[in-house]
Amino acid sequence: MLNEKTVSHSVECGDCPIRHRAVCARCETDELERLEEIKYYRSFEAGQTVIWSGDRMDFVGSVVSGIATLTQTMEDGRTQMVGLLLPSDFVGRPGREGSAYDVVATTDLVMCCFRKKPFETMMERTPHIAHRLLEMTLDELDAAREWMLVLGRKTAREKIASLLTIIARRDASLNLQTPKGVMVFDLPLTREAMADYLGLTLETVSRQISALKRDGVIALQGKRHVTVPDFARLLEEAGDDSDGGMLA
Amino acid sequence: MLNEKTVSHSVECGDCPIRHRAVCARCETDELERLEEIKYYRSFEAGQTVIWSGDRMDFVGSVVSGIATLTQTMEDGRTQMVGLLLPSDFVGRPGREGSAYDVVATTDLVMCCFRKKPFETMMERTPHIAHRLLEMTLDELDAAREWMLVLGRKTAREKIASLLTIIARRDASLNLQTPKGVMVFDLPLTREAMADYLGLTLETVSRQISALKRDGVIALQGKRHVTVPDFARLLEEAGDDSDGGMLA
DNA sequence: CGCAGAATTGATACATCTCAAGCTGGGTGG
DNA sequence: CCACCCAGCTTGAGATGTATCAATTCTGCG
Repeated sequence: MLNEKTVSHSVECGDCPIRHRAVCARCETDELERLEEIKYYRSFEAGQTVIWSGDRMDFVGSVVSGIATLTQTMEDGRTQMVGLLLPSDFVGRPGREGSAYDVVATTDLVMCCFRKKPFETMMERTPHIAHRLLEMTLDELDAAREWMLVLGRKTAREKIASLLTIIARRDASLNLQTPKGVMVFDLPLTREAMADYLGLTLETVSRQISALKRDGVIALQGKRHVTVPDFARLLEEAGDDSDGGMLA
Repeated sequence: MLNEKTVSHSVECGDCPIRHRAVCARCETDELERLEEIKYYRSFEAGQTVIWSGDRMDFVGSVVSGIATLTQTMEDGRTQMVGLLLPSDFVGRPGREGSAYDVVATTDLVMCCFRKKPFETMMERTPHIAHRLLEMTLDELDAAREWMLVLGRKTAREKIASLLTIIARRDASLNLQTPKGVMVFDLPLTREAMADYLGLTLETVSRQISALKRDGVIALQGKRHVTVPDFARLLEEAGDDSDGGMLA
């Protein structure tokens, strides 16, 4: 409980690693200055819960570094991940009191936060922020719908391949590269977290990863470090059409 | 059911049945007047495709009456419904050229449309519209995430019960009633459409509906007309907690 | 070293899919 | 007016993919 920190020293927005992708991406210099005044940083350690579902949530914010997950849990303990939050992703909903999901840091995590009220006020006065938030929300909705296809209609093997595809893509885009050919990245999730994401059991996840390895679709160094010798082959295994479905 | 044609001429926004829930819900009188100038109605017959995935989409709009579905299809024909569009729901994405999904009218359908360009311009000048669209998109995102839990973790029987729950709730809200006790409504979807929504086969849908009927959770008059003798019992079967999970 | 959490692997159970046959009800044409 | 037709639906029997239960085996770390 004592390992969550509010970092008081300020980082210039101009130097921020998520400056061009986060909710502030469209802001002008003067707008950034006003955001600087109300922002603050919070850090969480891997495994820590950021917010519990139903808890009052008095802030919103962006993931600066690290990874967090959104999950829903049924009374009997079945859980489903419904969001994977990577750097620049936004957490929280303006105009809502409580959190609808559990938010958990799966790696060490740094967030750039705003108290909800001042942020809402700022949003009303700053169309750049509201507009960017709408754009990001629409992107998330598309991602959620893509994921519904994975959950509803894909086989276990395709589900694993789909998840690897997504992680590989996000990793490439952080490095400003186009996903193709040989790709190398780390899995940011445990087998259990992957299972929660994919609607599988962790045993099935493990078996399918072994199968993909056996078939040469991926290679593993340790449990987490993945090499994809041929990205197109992985896409095939995921059942995606080759273009990846990204529309302007 | 012979009333679908009556909308071919212009309807005053003030008298519009979705006036208080659609993307225009927050607009002032003068803003509505400007919307009136650029709006037009389109009607579709049951079964007709409104837009194909990937097609250029030069309009956005709201469902006025009837029901439409958003679906994704894989190359081998597997399909997953990713959205169920009811009156007041918004179709299309400002700032995007093509449609990411197939949109199909499952009943006779009337839509209130705007050419995309004028709508985007209007949106920039009218925070009420942008704000309402953000709110609606966030609601849809929540619904999509709720559906991910259904797809990923619920049994076939729970999936059916969950879908019936949703339809019953919506039906009640149209009649301004609280969902509880005895409820009666019509299924707006075929067994196959229900299967596409739930990530099941139509045979499994049929079997589970029969099972729920056998167990007295529901009663059927014909194939489509449903009576729920005890809504709380249905909620139990859906695996939902009793409050229904709606947060302010 | 040895422990604990994470991951793998195996054997079996079971839910859902698949393939196949038959039913039902509303519309149509002879 | 009836017989037929056909899409939508139901039901059955068997196949199959994933879950479940249960051992091990890794791996990092105190």
